Amino acid sequence: MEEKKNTAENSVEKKSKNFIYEIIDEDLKNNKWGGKEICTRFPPEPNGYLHIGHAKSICLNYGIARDYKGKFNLRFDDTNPEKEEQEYVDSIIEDVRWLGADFRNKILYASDYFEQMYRWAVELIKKGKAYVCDLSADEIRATRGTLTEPGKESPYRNRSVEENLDLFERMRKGEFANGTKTLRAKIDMASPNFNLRDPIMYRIVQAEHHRQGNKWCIFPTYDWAHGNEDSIEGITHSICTLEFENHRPLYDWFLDELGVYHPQQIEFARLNLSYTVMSKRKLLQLVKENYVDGWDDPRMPTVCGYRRRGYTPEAIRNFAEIIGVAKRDALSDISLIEFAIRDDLNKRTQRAMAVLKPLKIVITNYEGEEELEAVNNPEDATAGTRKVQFTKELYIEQSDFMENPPKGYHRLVPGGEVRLRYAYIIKCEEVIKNDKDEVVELHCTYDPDTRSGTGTSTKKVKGTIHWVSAKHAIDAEVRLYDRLFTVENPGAEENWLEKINPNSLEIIENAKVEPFLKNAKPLDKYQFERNGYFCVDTKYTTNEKLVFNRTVTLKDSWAQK
RNA sequence: UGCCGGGUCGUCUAAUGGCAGGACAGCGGCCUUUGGAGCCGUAUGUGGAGGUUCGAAUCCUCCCCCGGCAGCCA
Repeated sequence: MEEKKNTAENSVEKKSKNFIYEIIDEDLKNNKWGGKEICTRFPPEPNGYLHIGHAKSICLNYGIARDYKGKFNLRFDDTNPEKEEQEYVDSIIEDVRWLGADFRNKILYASDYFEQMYRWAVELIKKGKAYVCDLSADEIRATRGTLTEPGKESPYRNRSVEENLDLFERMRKGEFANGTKTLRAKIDMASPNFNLRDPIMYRIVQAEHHRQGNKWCIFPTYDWAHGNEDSIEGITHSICTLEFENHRPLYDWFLDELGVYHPQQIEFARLNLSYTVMSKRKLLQLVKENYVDGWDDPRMPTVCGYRRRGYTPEAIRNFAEIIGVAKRDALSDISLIEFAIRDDLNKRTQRAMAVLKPLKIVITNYEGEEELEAVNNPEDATAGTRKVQFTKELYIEQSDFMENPPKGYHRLVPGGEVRLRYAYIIKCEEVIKNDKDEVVELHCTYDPDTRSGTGTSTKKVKGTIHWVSAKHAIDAEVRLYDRLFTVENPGAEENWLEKINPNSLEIIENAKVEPFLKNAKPLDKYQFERNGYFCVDTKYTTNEKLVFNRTVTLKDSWAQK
């Protein structure tokens, strides 16, 4: 089999390279990997659903493999049976695939390497570099030292190799209770880096593993397992987030002591997005305590939440490009991802007219019915046109009429004129109110010379509003979303749950939409003109009821004033 | 307090001793049958103090600020 060579000539062309690409270019130039292909990986623990921060990591890792014509692995870091579940494995696979990261349909598991890691642990014991420790969790904590003081050596630190071998084997056999023994690396209890103060390699956990069942009762810790996993898979660049920076010396120590293939770990700053939280623990709490409607609630920053909300993989990938990759802590503004989805949806979505909060109008001088032509997508000529039915009785948006408008209001006012999109210019002749003084209906007249596209009138009006025919429109439920939290960085708040936005979801039960939308399928995306981008909901849409989620509003330079 | 890492427009991110640039957000204008989109224009930034240099965001010194680390989580 021919080996794929990776050399400096393979250095990728990119407008602006992040520091990781710079490192890889340099590695290639120096032939650091001896021609081996670049290999990256995404190593999630299956203990929750993926969020947009994971998406950033996936785009980074997969992007590198793609750009350098290397390999990208999807590997589950399933070393803690107490927190991991098959449900999470399944959702993660679906999300990674949806994002478009190609893992060649090979799903890897750290748990498949347990036997190899066990043998390596035995090797370290034989070298006198690891020992079985009988200290309890509390005792280990108490002897670890503090930021300014060294730790104390375990009384079990100098057991003989034979005794350690025997004890470790019996740990594996299940002879000892949870927490009664650990295998520790023998490094340096006085190291200023806590990770080197005789870190734990194995702990006893009598729990069923989602894939291994009860085969194992000792499980490798992250510190021991992670570098080994990368080594086994021949990863060249082990990219992870900043909090693992202090672990790198340990990861290096293990691999060097073992004398095995040694990947390079590079750390980057995790994504933080304004007005939301990103920690798995917090997201889990929002779900478990029903603050949201599941992991895929459209307000959640999860990948499945964005999907249900109407985001596209393209937009998420582009967002990852926009925010870039660096080492400084950052809080990216929500407007960055909103730009990405608007930019994508603007080019691809079919337009439709939908009246969210209907106000009935009667065109008193119009009789009969006609079909008018509407453009499906002004950004895409190939999208063609469609017919919309025009009749005497229409619905317009309540907000498109004001009795006492502020300065600069371009829409309908008493005695004023406005254009109905793709139809005629109308004039408001009479305002009908109920006994509570609320506007319930408008009587208007239309100007027959002003039909869209005829050019028979030179009349100009400032505003154009959308509408639907009362007789033809169909009902739909529309869900409007706002940011989940009221503060920019809720994760930094002590009582972050109190910062949940009470108005993050508004349900409109009876919006009126164009009849062609009756065939819309879950996840179909539209622009409702002047209202924003909407997507058919996957959870509440039934044969009888259409439910639309608002993905994002249109930019609105009037609403801001 | 010990160790590690980091500070560039409001936000994100470039500039690797040689004009501080881009994107988003903002503002102004043009255009427009979506107050959308598009187009044009515009303001705003190198944490501080010294030093090296013809020249410093970049190199050196000191200071300040922010983040991470004392799980048998990852």
